[in-house]
Amino acid sequence: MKIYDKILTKNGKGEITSELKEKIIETSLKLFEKHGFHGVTVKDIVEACGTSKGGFYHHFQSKDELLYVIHDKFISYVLTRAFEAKDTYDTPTLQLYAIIQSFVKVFDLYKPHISVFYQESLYLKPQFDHLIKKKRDQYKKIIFDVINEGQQKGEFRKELAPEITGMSILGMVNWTHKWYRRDGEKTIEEIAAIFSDIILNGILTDAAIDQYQQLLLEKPAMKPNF
Amino acid sequence: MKIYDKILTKNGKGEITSELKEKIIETSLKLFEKHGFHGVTVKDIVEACGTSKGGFYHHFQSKDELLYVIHDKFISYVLTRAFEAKDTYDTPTLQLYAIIQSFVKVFDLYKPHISVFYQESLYLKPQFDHLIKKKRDQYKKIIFDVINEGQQKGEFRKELAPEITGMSILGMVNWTHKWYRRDGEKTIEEIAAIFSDIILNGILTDAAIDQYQQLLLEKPAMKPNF
DNA sequence: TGCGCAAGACCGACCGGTTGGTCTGTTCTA
DNA sequence: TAGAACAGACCAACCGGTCGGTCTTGCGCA
Repeated sequence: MKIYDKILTKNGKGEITSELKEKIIETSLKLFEKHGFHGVTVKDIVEACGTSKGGFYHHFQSKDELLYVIHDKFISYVLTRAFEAKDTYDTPTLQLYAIIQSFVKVFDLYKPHISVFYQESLYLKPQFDHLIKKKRDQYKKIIFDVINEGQQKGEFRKELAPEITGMSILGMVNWTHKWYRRDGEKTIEEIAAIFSDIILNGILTDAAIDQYQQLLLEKPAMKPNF
Repeated sequence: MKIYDKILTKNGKGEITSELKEKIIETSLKLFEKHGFHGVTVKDIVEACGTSKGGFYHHFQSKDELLYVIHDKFISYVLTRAFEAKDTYDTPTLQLYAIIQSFVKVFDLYKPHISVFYQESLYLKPQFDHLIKKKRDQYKKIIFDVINEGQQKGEFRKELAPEITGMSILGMVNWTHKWYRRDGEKTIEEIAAIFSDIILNGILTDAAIDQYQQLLLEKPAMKPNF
């Protein structure tokens, strides 16, 4: 006989939620990541949770709402960190550096969310899609703004179109969800450092590279010809 | 009364195929890109083609095989171009440059294929998945090989881990399918030029940057302090 | 040139399994 | 004891795939 978990608890954002609801989210996350939204049935989810259809539909209007909740969790987090970065630092280079650092690190924290996010966003119903799209656009805007400001202040090379540069950064980092493993060879910090290094070397002016030397990887002493 | 198209024709690779089969592929491509593999039924496809279930299953074993054909078309193309790049040029920098150029340009030619590829690869049945995975791994290997060779020859900075560098290039370029429009502000050649510039500036040694100056974007005369 | 015919191309009604979602009833908590 | 939390049998719609049949084409043969 199952003893029901009825204790109300609080999630990361201070919202009141139930243990079962959290468990459904976490369990479905793993299933979605592996088999995709349409490769997992509600039956699969409730069985993996040890609950029932009734339990599921008590907490979620529909399977689609569950997908929305998963999307929202990650995007809300990453957006908050980007706002923080803009507030904390006052030069575009430092802001961009901080954004990249937090953006990469988020893959360590929310990798399953992110995988589902990019794999299944096509299947979000319009009502939910609008909400997510808004936050995603906000995030892109922050990056574009930082790049524009950097070019105006002479820290970033003006010959690089800001929108394309922005998308190249988003692409490089976003793609991480396709290959990053927590138990892989490199830590998330090492990966973040390499990404930052490539991008900053790629888009900073010569003067700015000198100025922000400490953000870049150490250059090993160059041996003459080997 | 419908007049049947029975004329056999040849596709790009010289294979004999029928007009209906090509039409099914093209039509389903657009539908998949918009609504996803599971958002489109076989009924939707055959109605959009003006054919029937019978017509569809005469040309394809299953809906899954159709997905495979779409995947294979793009990946085969991009792989061929990468082999060509390795054969044609003899320094890692030029090889990497050529690979990036052809890799980016492919998005202009096969954007719907690529979108479906990255959106739906999770749903490929094992039998088809193995075939695709092989080609994808080959492509990654080419890029990693070029980077390793570039570091050994002193053209690429040794402090950047080759696997992470490779994935950053793949990510930056692959992400293009999420935002590129043929009627957008930048042409695919301009996008390719910017990507190449950021990456080469990001990973080449100072000596190599001087040597391969012509591959990079013109630096506008730097005004002293504005 | 015309005829007969086999085989490929295509049609579409139908089937069986699946799936998201419902509904009534039961158990737990405040 | 009210109402929230949950159980689980049930259902209607859907969807990939089948199958017997029809139409068209190309070819051997006279």
